[in-house]
Amino acid sequence: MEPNITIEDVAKLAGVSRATAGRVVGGYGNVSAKSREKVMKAVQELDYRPNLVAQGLRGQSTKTIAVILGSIKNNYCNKLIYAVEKEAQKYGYNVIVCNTHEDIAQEVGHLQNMYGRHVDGVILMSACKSGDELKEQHRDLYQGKTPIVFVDRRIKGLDSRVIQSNNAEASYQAAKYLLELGHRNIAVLATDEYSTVNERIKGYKRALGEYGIEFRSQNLAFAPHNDKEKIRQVTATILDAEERATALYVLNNSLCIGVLMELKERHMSVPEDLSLLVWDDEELNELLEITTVVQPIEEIGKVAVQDLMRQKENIADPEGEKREVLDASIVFRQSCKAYEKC
Amino acid sequence: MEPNITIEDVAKLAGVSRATAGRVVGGYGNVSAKSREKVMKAVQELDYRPNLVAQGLRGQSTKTIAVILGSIKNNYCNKLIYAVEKEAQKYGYNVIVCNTHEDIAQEVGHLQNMYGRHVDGVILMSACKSGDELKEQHRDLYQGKTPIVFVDRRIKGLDSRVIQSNNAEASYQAAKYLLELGHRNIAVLATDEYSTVNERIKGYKRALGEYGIEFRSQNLAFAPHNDKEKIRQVTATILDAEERATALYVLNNSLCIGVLMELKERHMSVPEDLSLLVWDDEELNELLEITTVVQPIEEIGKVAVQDLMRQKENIADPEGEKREVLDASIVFRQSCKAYEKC
DNA sequence: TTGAAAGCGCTAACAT
DNA sequence: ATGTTAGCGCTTTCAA
Repeated sequence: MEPNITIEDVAKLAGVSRATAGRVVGGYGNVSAKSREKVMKAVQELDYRPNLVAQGLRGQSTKTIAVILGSIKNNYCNKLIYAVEKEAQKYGYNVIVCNTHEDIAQEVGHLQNMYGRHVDGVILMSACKSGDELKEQHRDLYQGKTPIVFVDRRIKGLDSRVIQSNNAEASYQAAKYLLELGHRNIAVLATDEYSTVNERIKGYKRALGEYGIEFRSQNLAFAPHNDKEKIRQVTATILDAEERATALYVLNNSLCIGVLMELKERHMSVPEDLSLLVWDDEELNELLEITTVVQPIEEIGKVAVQDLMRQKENIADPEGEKREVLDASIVFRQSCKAYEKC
Repeated sequence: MEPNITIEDVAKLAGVSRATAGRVVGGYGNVSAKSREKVMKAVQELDYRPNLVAQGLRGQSTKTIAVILGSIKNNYCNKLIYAVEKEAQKYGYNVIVCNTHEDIAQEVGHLQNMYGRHVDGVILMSACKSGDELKEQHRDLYQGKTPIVFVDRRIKGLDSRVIQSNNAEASYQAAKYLLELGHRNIAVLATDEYSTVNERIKGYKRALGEYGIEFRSQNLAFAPHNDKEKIRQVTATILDAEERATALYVLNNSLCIGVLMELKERHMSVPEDLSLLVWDDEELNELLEITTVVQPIEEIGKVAVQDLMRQKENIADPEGEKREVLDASIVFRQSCKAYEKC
């Protein structure tokens, strides 16, 4: 196993000191044209590449960003990783991905580990449910000296920067659309209570209120995102309700497939037997022409990275608050039908 | 900005030397019970966490694995990342994800960068097309001292360890299934030519051969995986052929949605108007009851990590070759119908 | 402009 | 059992 080529080797071959070689390679300080040339040649010849670990130890930056999220397999997370990697690349950063499996203990472990790695920033889609209070002993993990950006989910008791869609407003618009179509009995299906889901529910309630309709708790059901059987059961309960809803508003795409399977088994058609409106786009939605609230996920990932860069450079960001909330939009397709009262 | 807590601080507080503190924290060497206790207490008190960058520089390992692949957003890659992260976690490793966008130049750049980071291993789903010859100047990137495992795609001119499905055999089985159903005119749709696709085509041809059917080149079409319009066009060409195929065999799931959209526009039903068989499972396939060749992706990711660990530890692996190829299986659903000759 | 040398935080060889 | 010290490869003062 041949040893690694270091700046020392380059210096030797070029006939200069380590410092001078380093200056050329690193592109800092002053070097004479002659030295520069000799060093460049040596670099070429040896195919020298700086050791980023040593740079990381010595310097201020490891050129690394951590993305910590609930489930890599989830479509939303997936697109987020894609966007983050792409944007980080532009700044010469690499991305470490950590999966919490929606478990806070694991999230805490990852955070500690990432700080041990001295990552330059953390992008966190926290597993904290909206009820969870931040434990005091963990506060510095969520609010320390390492730049951190929260994506999507807000943590109670922490007023950090959160990049997310305008959940409440977009949800209000979506619900209003259903109401305008004449629906008065709109069931809502959501995953466990995260802050985003709560905001979407708020938007839904506001729309109801505007139409003078009282919110009925039996019209709000929760299901875990990774349990298809349970999703179907919950869907079944909704469909079997005394006064069956005429529209189903699904707040998380991961629930969609379970809903569709239950509908299929019952030979129910969309939108003939039930209007359907879903959050987050997937290819499936396009194929089945499901009206969808589309979040600007890739934009969220991009902005998150940019935000970290800004925090790192300590650049003031007066526009920051404006960029915190990005607009989701509704793609109207064929899954919602006007409902005529009898 | 308070300075980081180092082993020095721990040593001081515990009233021992750095070395002793290190021994306790690192869990190596001999320490007296009394010292151990003092150090442990200091660690607790200071909430000390070792600097992994320094460990990486000093030691043999950065506890990092790189996954380099064509497209994070792709469902297959996505599951692979999931599996790799999960398995790496077990060994205390973290995962850096790099996206090549199926571009060799970027792949090369990522490899160089990852070696600069001194990752302990690389899992590579190469962007090399099956025609591409490995450039000699890049050989050491693909076959250097850092453990590397190829997933799925083989690189011409390189006899490294490749973890993949039994593409040829599973494809043979799939084609045979269609032939047994009576289909004699089976169109194949695939993405650009990667080694996996080639092997699947081989399996298809072998099945044809067994049934005494000659392969017709117009029954083999290629489409790029990320261009829905193009996929639809190519599908259209297949459907508009003089003697229209009675079955369509799609070798990559990413093409599936385009095919389905084209079928939908034509009001063609599966399997009534066309039998459909697809590689790689997605939720969509289950919902639409599409018969599918399912690859053990998560197993592939897991085995890839284990292989890296073995390479790193230099553990002989007599069973290795057996584990190189993992069995894909066919999930029979409702998308293939017996074809009766007139 | 250049070189010598310190030091980032850790581990491990060596000495006590 | 414990402490001293060198050194991983780099950047960055400080002198020359």
